[in-house]
Amino acid sequence: MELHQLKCFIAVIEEGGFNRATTRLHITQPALSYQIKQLEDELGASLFHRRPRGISPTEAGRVLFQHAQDVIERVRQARRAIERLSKGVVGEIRIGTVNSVGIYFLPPVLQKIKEKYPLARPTVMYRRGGEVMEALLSSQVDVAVLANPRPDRRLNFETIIEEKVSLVCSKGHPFFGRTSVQPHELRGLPFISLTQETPTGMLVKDYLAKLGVSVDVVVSTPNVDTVRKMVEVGLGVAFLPDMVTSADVSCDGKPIDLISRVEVRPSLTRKIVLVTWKKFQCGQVVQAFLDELRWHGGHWKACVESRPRK
Amino acid sequence: MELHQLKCFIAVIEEGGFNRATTRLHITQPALSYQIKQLEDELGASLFHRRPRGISPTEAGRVLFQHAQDVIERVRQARRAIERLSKGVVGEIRIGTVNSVGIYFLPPVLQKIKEKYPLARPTVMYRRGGEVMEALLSSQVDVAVLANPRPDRRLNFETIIEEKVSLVCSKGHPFFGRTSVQPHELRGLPFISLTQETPTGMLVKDYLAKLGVSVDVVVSTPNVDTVRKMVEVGLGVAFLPDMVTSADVSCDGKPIDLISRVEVRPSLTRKIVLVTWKKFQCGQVVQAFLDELRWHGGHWKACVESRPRK
DNA sequence: CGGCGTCATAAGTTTTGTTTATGTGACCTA
DNA sequence: TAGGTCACATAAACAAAACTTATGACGCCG
Repeated sequence: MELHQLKCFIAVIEEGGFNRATTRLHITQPALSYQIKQLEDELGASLFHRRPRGISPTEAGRVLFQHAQDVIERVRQARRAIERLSKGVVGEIRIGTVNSVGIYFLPPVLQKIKEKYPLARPTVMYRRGGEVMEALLSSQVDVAVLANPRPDRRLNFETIIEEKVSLVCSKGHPFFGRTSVQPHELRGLPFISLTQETPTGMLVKDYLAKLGVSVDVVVSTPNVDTVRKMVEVGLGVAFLPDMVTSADVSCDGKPIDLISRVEVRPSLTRKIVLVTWKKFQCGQVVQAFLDELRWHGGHWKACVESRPRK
Repeated sequence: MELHQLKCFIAVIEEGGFNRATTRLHITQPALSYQIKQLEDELGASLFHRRPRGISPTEAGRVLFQHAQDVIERVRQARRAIERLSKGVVGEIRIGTVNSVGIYFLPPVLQKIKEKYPLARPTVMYRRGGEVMEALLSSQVDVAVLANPRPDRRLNFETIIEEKVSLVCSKGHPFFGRTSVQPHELRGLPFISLTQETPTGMLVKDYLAKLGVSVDVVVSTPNVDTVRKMVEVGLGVAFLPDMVTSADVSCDGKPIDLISRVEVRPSLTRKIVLVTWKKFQCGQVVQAFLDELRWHGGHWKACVESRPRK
């Protein structure tokens, strides 16, 4: 059974005869007879009573007619769905990212996209960096936005933001108010750290190791907001991406101007990187998302620095 | 877009690659590539990301996958529906008939069919004889059961029953108790007649005309039950098919042993005829109905005579 | 009875689909 | 970094459809 056969069949019924159907189908009558015969042979039932004054459908014909119309309609719907995709009116955007980026950077980007493409359907997968990479490689997501991702020959890396990871302390801390501290001053201090599974946690650990500074890790958590809170209450100092300490409010809604950034030399930075497959082909909507992502990335630094923290 | 292309497409997705799909489809890989390319070209969108380690569907591919599965499933359902038809488990029986036959003869036949084929779906169209013929000729019904139908070269006529149309009178009528009356005794009598549109009404009219008897028509109605009732209350005599006066109860549930048949010579008969198209091909269920019809027809006379009315 | 309308059949042609053989590009291993 | 492998693309020859033209069968209708 083939779709063009069903179309032939429908035409014969709707036009009420083989000869009349040929004009609609733009084929000759023997061709049509042949196709209908194919159908009948395959189904093992005749579909039409051949009567002197034209045809009339048998019961099998009537039953098939219902189903055939339905099938053709579904095909039409499939066509339309794909057409709407390529026209960019709808589109899924499957994003993989890590917590900090997902919380502090992505939301405004998605908001912009939603304004421009109301029918866009972004889905965000929050995982640890490695898992997001896996998801990208197995095509569970289309794009990944990661911090300091591990290189991979198959993938394309495009740095969106290069931001500082700064030392932060609470208002009551001895460092408070100082413009900078020396690395050796950190030695042995109570320290709040991101777990090493997070790229930034690892980054900070390597950084301290390279400086030859060992600190007293009093809290270790995978969640940046937890780190921030611990610092707020004065449990220790920490390194946090500027992103986290630049937002007006944290993700739980409380203002976060209770902590202060202090400069340490040499400074520590991390890169927010857009990762896609090499030769990544995508629809209009995803493309628009990428553009939006780049634009926001370019304006990020300015945005952060226009809201300096004491 | 063709069904075999959709099947190819589904296989590629489900098997996770072109090469793997070939084993399921029993075609070679270039053939498969070709078919997928056809689809992609027609839809104007690529359906797969071709990646070094196999493929993954694009968004268009994912969308099409949903729809394609649905389409294939509908086709499968169509196949099954037609299969059930030819296996005789289901089947529509479109019957056209006139009132008297429909009321007094058809019900037990349909009951038997329903017992043997619980999923049979008989639909009965009650019309005047000519209209039923029209319906048969335009294939709105499959079979017609008519009284004395007009011949037609295109159709096949098979007499099922040949029954008497007897003179009937009420219990209080002078004819009551007599075994027979002479035609001339009817002259001028109050008479209930079926309208001439009904085959039996026409039959009776011609019969009386041939006998040279003119009666006093006090009621004319297309409904046999109305005639019966009028006779019951003694408004006049009438000719009614034995069928009508042999049932234990009339269609309104009341017993009808309030009237009596009286013999008139020459006797008047009508034929209940099964009408179908010449070379009528039908499914098992309709065939069973026809057999049942013939069987009941053959046993009708015996049935009627085993319940004689005084 | 002959002309007409409608579908079926036959034979030849064109289009489509398939196979075999080979190419391309990226990964993997040494 | 050369060579093998995997997975899909491409090319050309071939096979199988679908289509067209021409003709036939059958019943209607004047």
